[in-house]
Amino acid sequence: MTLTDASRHPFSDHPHAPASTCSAEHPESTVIRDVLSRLGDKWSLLVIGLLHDRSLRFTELQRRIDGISHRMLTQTLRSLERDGLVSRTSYPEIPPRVEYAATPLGRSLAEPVLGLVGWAAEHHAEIDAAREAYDGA
Amino acid sequence: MTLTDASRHPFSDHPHAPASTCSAEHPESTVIRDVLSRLGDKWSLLVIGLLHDRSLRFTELQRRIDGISHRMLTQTLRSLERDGLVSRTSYPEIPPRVEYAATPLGRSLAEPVLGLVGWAAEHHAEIDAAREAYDGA
DNA sequence: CAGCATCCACCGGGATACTG
DNA sequence: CAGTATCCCGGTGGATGCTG
Repeated sequence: MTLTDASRHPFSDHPHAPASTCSAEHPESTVIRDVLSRLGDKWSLLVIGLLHDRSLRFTELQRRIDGISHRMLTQTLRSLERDGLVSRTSYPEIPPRVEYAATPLGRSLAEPVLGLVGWAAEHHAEIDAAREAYDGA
Repeated sequence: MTLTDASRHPFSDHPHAPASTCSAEHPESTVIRDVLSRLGDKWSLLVIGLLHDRSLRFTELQRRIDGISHRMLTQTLRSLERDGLVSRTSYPEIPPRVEYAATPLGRSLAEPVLGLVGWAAEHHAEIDAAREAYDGA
């Protein structure tokens, strides 16, 4: 397949690397794109982050996430719920109240995500410097 | 990892968490979106993955990445180079030869990325199950 | 308050052709 | 072989208005 090589595949020697699927057609590239298309949108990770340690109502979420539109928050929550990362509990009151919380699965996502966030925070400056250097030339 | 403390902001107690910016308006959300917009595109992580342990020429990359267009590979490489994640070395020969390699910075990205890939691989099935359950209802 | 539907602007990215 | 330029389509996501 496309990413395989005679020697060793990047991503394949990691503790978490896909175990049995390595013989498939497009092993890691598929996985990478899967996760990216699932969480790589503009808001999903943000929502996961906010719901990590407390549950929140729709409006509270909207207030906390700067710049998200009503529509996108709904959409994001739907897809997260669909994927089992977030749970939705509606209370039949008036006015309606709906609580959103991260599921265990959703919470387990936090760790790897934090790794990435940490990397970004750590190397943020280097990247910016590289950019300026590049743009200067 | 200490993600369970209910009193603290998600993402703020991580060893890698942005240090001084925690008091700012939207601390982590900015970082998350930064990293996402940088690497969240269709191909960047794939390229980083391939260049992780060896350098490759343009055409080799294209051959290994299934489905990438000539144009997008160029574009992706440019932006990775600009951000200091990939280095470009051209040899003034005929026909031209250009080698791409991951920089130390680029290589340091692999670890957190692998975490995410690992998570995806591990929980892939759960997500699919959740989806089917959701769609069924 | 929560959620759905509609309309629309924008841009990511594919196909292709041309240059050094 | 490596890179740039042009054209164009489709999806993402913002704004807004209507419902329970």
